[in-house]
Amino acid sequence: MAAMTQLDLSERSAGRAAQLADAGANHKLGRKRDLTRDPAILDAALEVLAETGYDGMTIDMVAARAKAGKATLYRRWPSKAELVFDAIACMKQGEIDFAQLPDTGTLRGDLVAMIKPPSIKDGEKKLRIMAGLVSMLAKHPDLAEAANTAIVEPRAKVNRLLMRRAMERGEISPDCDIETLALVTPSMVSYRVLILRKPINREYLISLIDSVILPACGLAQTRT
Amino acid sequence: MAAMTQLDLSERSAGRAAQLADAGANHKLGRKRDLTRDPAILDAALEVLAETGYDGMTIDMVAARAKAGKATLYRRWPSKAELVFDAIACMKQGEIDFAQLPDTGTLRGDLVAMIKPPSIKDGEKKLRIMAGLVSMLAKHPDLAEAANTAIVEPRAKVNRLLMRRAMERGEISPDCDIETLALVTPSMVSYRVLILRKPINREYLISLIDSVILPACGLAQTRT
DNA sequence: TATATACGGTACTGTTGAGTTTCGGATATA
DNA sequence: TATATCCGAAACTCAACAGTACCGTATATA
Repeated sequence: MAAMTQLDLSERSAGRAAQLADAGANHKLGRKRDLTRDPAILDAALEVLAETGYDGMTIDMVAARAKAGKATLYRRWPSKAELVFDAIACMKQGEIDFAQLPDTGTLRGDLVAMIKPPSIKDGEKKLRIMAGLVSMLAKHPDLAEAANTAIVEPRAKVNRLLMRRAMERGEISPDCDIETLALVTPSMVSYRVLILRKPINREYLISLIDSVILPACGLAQTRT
Repeated sequence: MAAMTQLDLSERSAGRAAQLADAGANHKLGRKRDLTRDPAILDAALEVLAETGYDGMTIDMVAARAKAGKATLYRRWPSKAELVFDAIACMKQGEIDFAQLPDTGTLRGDLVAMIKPPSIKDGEKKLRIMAGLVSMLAKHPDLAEAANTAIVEPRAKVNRLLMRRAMERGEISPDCDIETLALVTPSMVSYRVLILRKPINREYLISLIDSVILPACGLAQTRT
């Protein structure tokens, strides 16, 4: 096979994510596969990915981080590319619980209530992971889609929901372009972290809400 | 020397950008260095960078693209890392001429007048270059600063200037957060190109102006 | 025209890292 | 307890690529 410096998922196998469903079916003799190693390895892959990026990441680094043998990784994934793909696809950390979103009665209250230190920290880690993948997204739509689903879409979804609710109760005009406005914060936060290399903190997020989002929704700035 | 998969600019030399000033001083015998090769090589480096990213880019690719020998590149730059750094630092393509910015009398008119197909195309190429560098910016502040100066800051500067002018003539409120608002378009365009992998066109840019920027400045949406 | 030197091209070296193989030890099943 | 097999570790192969060395040619200067 030719050079594979970059990811090649053109003929991907089922993927670990899909295989998580079928548990047993292996009734021979001897020892079963240790299923507890999978998440440890995938977590290690995400950590290394965040620290070094895809190209800087080596299989040995991931194996060492997970205290696993390199052969163990290759017994489970056919290549580095597939390992990374599954690591992204299986990323469930920091998932937002849509059942208990804030409901303060005002859009500003809801948006501000979404700002929590653990959420910020989780977001920054996800963006560092994304930074290591950006250069590959162009050539691998599969990966781009998985990264979107796991990293960026959840945040946008929350904003869309909170804004739609504000629109339904008449707080903001029905002319507001929710689709676009829901991406303002994710976009500007990504830009700030990935390109400007500046930190994300509560002050910055609040300034985005008060200087951009709310005014764009036709709400006057009501700072405390 | 140890591994250098990634850029190491800890003890960079003067850099080609700084050397552009002194022309002659070489009065020996024989042939002088062919100065016309430099821009060709740097342009080739930018092209390859945009297509493959830093790690995917090889010196042979750049040499072939510039129709130059590999040795010629190493006669001018001590390493791949320095070549890339200078390619970014010397990037002057698509520089905005601040002397003749649009002045239509309204902020919307000025912002819309900035939308031109060549400008869009140039912006997308610059962002593709940026995509290939993102994973390195974290570890190399020098490069991050050069990339900012060459790629993102010029756009933000124009927006700041147009908005400041609108503020001075009383079109928008003095409370507007120009620093933040000037980054809305660059951020959202970057996000759309780098992460969402969607194209930039006139419609999208106008929707950003009408749905986000102008409302956030307190101006009612006045679509045609 | 004569000469020194920069050029493009190619062959080389050394290192890095993906993926494979091997092996002794651990462990769940029988 | 016996055994099949999965584990971690380490040694291995092989290809790619950064960087170097060298060669015949082109060309600007003297």
